[in-house]
Amino acid sequence: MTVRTRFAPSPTGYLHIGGARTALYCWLESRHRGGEFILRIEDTDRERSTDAAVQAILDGMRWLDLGHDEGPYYQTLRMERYRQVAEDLVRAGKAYYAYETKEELEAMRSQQMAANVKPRYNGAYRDRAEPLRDDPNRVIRFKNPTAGSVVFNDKVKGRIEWSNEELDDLVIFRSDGFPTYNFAVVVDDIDMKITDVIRGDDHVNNTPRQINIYNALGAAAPAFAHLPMILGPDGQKLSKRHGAVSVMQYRDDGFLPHAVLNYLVRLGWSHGDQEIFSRREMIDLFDVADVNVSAARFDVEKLSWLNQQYLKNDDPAELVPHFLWHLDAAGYDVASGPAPADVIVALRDRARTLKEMAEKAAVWYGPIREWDDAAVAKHLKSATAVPALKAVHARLAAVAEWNVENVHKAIEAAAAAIGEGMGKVAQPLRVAMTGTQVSPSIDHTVFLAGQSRAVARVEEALKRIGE
RNA sequence: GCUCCCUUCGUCUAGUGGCCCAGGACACCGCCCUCUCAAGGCGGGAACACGAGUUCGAACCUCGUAGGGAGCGCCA
Repeated sequence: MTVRTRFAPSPTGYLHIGGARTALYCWLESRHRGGEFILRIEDTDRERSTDAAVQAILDGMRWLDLGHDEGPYYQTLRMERYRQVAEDLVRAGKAYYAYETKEELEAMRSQQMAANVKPRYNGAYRDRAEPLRDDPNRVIRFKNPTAGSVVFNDKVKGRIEWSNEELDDLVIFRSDGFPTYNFAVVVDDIDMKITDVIRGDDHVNNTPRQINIYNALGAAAPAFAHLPMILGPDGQKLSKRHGAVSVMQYRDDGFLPHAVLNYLVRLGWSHGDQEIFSRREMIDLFDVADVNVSAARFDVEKLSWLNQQYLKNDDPAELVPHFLWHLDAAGYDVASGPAPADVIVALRDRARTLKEMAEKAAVWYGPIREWDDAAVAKHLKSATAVPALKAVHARLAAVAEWNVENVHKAIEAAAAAIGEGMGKVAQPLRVAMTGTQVSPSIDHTVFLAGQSRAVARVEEALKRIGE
């Protein structure tokens, strides 16, 4: 049987980091086992579902490059199917119509809460064989078994047993003609031949009742794997305040999609001491059964470190499109400056994100906007600054082929000419190039400026000193 | 309240009865390298929630306690 997993978000917001990890694990499990990955949009909550959210989820999946083999299916397009299955269940005596008002149910609940018992529907209509009648409160409830227990072997949590006495007759079909979540998922997962349900562990509580529905429908239950949740840095549930932001926010913040994936795959799963995983390795090594049972905190520091690992080790050419996105976002005139790939090489040891890299690249895509007074005072006003700059000016102007090596030689020669070490030339030059005393290695810093701009900036600096 | 789940360095984790007075990674600190800042190299501090039990032997098995989380909807 072909392994089929599915990611089934409800479109009530963007794709957040937790959803992204669930999607990743579903995707990996299907890829690892040579199966298929299905995307399903659970949009039966008409109040909260929006088209914009559907689009946001699709965008997030595309950015992460988690392609699906089927779908997206939309539950709202399957309404007839749910109705039909629910009515079949009533006809088979496995479900029944009930007519309580929401107020009556609410009263029942609060009474039970007050009596310190778990609130459950009392099954008033269960055996009444109430005829079908028009009523604004008419719902269909599932006849949950009253005895025995449901046992399932969760692939991450292990064996879980649930007494049927804890369960009540849940509504499977609402009075407004929409199916409820617990019913629609089961119908969908059966129809879509899902073999492995991988989802957040906030669903373990739903699993026993869903298994009962599978049984009533005469279908075999799939394998279940419930993923622990991702917590914020403070150990609290992820909220908008600290990280439950859209995965697209991570793009905006300068992270590479693969770094995010790598971070996510290691959050709750591991393969020995390995930290870096290529897509291929993830697919080959991942097994949902190896996922950890407990919740993990989200740590941007480690994500940043991983991101820099990719910045440092990936082929710069492959990073260019991502970097261009940030250069554009920063509003630079890219054509006026150095080749982005060269900038990446110069900055990849110094930036953890593409955004940071773009910020540091500003001096090569436009004029120096700000002069650091301390830098000027220390390195431009020093005794050796003027001779150093003059010496390097002549040699830079004379470079025949403008590349990092030749720039380096020119600077070395200038230092030798005035009988000083590299530092005495590099620091004033650095300030002349950037207005600051911090930048990549001096040869790259000068090279990236381009020959005419580099020479002009040395002249500008000399003028600034008053020479 | 009830039911279910969870608990190894600050964080992510390795560990499935002896290889563990617990290993790796991020972060932190120190040293080295050095044209600045990084990156890199080397080194350091830092954890088995607690208590019983089983066993020759327990981070690993059992029970209890404490702490944390989730669910208990005509939301998903």
